[in-house]
Amino acid sequence: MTQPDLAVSTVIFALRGTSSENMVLSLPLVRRIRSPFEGTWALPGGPLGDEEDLAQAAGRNLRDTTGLEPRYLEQLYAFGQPDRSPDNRVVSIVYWALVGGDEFAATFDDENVQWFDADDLPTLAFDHALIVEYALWRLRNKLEYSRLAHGFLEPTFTLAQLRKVYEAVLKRRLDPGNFRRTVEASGQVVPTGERLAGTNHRPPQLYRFNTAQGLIDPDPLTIRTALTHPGVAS
Amino acid sequence: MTQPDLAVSTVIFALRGTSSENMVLSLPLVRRIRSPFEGTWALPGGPLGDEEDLAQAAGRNLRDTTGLEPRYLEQLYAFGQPDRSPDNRVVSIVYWALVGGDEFAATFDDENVQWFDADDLPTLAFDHALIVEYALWRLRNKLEYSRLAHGFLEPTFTLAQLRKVYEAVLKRRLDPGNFRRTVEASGQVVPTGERLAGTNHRPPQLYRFNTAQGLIDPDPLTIRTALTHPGVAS
DNA sequence: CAGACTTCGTGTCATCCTGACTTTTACCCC
DNA sequence: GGGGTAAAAGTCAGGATGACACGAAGTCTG
Repeated sequence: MTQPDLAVSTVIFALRGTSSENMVLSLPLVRRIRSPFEGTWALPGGPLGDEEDLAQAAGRNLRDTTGLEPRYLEQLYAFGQPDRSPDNRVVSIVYWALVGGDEFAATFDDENVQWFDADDLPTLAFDHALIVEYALWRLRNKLEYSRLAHGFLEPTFTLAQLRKVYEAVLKRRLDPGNFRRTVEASGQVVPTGERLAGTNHRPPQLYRFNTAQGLIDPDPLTIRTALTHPGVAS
Repeated sequence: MTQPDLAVSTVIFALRGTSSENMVLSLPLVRRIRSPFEGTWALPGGPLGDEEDLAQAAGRNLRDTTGLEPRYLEQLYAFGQPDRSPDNRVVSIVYWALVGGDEFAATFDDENVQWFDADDLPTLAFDHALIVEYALWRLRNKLEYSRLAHGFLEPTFTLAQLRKVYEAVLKRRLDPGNFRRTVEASGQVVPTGERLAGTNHRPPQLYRFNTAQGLIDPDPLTIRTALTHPGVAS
């Protein structure tokens, strides 16, 4: 039996939009510059380094190819169908990541790296369309039951901002009152005591994520290095 | 960068016990016959064949090393810490499987394959203790919200048998009446019309799994659209 | 065959959770 | 000071869940 090639790829999510209104879930793709699928859009990825674990490899490949810094990183699935690459056999261990909405500028100014709306993707290389579909399902599912919009927001935020993140990802309107009730009851979020100024109405309370409370459905290994809060993040 | 070795291993679960009473969650382990960790118990596993996909490799390795036939098989996680093996670097793609409680006889009559209680495991090779712990967490978690005891039972079964499976896995007593109500309402199970004879009391209705209804949280390769799940808050 | 015994299966009720909706509060702007 | 706006709190009905009671349908025993 010949040893297959091993690759580590990542589906990166961010919210693009005009300042917390009309936000769209988006992801960066890279154009392949070699055969097979030369010229086709694909997920960022690369090989596994000798001294890296899988999550480190995912983060490094992500940074190297897009210039982005992940705020949340989690393993998605290992894909290994024999025919998923026409040439060598490749087993891809795929991660998914969240980056902040302000990170678009950080993306390499390169025509070979572009952002696409999650609902309007181009034709993708290999089985990457299936992978993205599954990552989207996982993101929405996790947001539903973990009650945490990991990594999309700044260190402090209002509940309205948090709600709009949920609405953009889930593509569904949420009742502000009920949202407040469930999120506050969950304990995932704590008020900072400060208020957001500069609005033309009653200034809302600012909140931050409750770092004391662990995540639901954790990875078996602690990937919490990338999870430390956006403000303190490496 | 040198290509790491790729292995496919499986955590196999079954319920052992005196005929649906006093059941214990158990798993078979194999004794390693070569270095490293020679003589230590480990998860069954092996290499990936040239023409196999990952799930096929997991099933084949499982059969080859234990003689068991899985009734349910799902990918668990890919483990790739650089130091998880003292010699070559090994990336393990781990599956978890369920086999029926009548399969113990099928296990190879080999002192190098033995069943252990999930609560009373020996020292395991590599990081397999961590892997088993995570697989246990996943099994219990999945049983909680999918309300489906995949693969532990015969094709037809009574609701009391199904409930005892849940009780053994979750290590918690469940109310028979409430269990009946929720399971019947879920539509995961349908009555066959026949009854179980040979009891010393009122003969219970037999049921079978509703194959028409898909699984929750499917693998990406069997993903179905139109999955509905409960919302955060509306 | 009568009655005890066992588990199956159904029913009831209080409580909690959720979604839909209303009301009050606090600020900005003119 | 009044109107506009969104924050924040409150109200209410319906559905799901847990605790528990009770009748139903068999076997077993004297």
